[in-house]
Amino acid sequence: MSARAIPYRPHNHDACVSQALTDARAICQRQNARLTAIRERVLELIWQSHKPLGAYDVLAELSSDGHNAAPPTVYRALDFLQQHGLVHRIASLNAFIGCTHAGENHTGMFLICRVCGNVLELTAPSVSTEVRKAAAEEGFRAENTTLEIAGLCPRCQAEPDHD
Amino acid sequence: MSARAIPYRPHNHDACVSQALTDARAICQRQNARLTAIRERVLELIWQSHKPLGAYDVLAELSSDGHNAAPPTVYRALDFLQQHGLVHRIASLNAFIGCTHAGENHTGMFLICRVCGNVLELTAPSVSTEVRKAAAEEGFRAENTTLEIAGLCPRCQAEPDHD
DNA sequence: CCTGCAAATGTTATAATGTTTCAAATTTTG
DNA sequence: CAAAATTTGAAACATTATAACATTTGCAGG
Repeated sequence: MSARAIPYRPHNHDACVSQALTDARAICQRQNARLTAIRERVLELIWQSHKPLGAYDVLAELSSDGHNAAPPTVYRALDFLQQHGLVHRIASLNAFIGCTHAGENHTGMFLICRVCGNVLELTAPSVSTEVRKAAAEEGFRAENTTLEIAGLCPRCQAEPDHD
Repeated sequence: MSARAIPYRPHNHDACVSQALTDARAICQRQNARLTAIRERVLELIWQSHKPLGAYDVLAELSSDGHNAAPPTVYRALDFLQQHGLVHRIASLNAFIGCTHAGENHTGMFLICRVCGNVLELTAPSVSTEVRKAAAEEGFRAENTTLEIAGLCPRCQAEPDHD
């Protein structure tokens, strides 16, 4: 499984989603966590988009499933998925995206294209190292890093600006 | 003026605020931007707290001034201040904080203590460099970086956990 | 001075995002 | 099976942010 530049390249996304679900089931089993029907469905919905999905987007999808859920249902599922490293919250977008490094114990770094909205998750050890170093110099104990880069993805750079 | 660990050390915060306002006036003049009464007042309110202030906190302060403002007034002022590099928005907190490097053209990195709520803004060139490098490796043109570290500040590490 | 334009602010309403609370159902465990 | 714990349902509410349009203010040119 290639870990590089996934959303920028054509690929069989259904396979990609079902792989994520399979991985998720394994991870939850290992952690004695219950990937219930709702939680799995929410994870699936999030994975079906490479663009981050807002909680209320998920809610709308559930509704069109016929599942008449209220906001707390979605937020609870999202909390669970985050807790188990299956999705990430993108703070600058108030939205969620499937974790492409689930189970790997990593600090994510997100490249967010402001044009197409696609997001690529990277693991950049050199960045994490520098972040930890900078925090340590201030005597700060870093626990959780939010690192989100907005800009232009390769494809959107290539396109004419207005046409 | 020391740029290091400011909120963690005792200091004359009034002086700190009025310096920030003086700087802001100069910066706006240079940029032909109008630091109007409201904008200046909002900046002052934000500076008076080392902890990030939510838009509605600012609104409440304005109200207790007798200035009966509505949300758009505050959000507009905050947009202006951000645009001119006078405040930063902390995405993970939905809140704003005075920029301690105004006018310096920098990429901020924020150390957010989850206990006391204080925030320290750093400029860490080595981090910026690594971030740019990692983005460039993916062909991504980085425009805007959100880098927020939650954790424990030195003072709150020192304190007993429960007491 | 005044007139007309652009920028800034006021005002009302509403949208979007997220939480609290308590009850009911389900699963797990003894 | 029964008790305990976890998960889900449901309603109300809280917080954060924006849209749309009216009004005022600052300022350049006649």
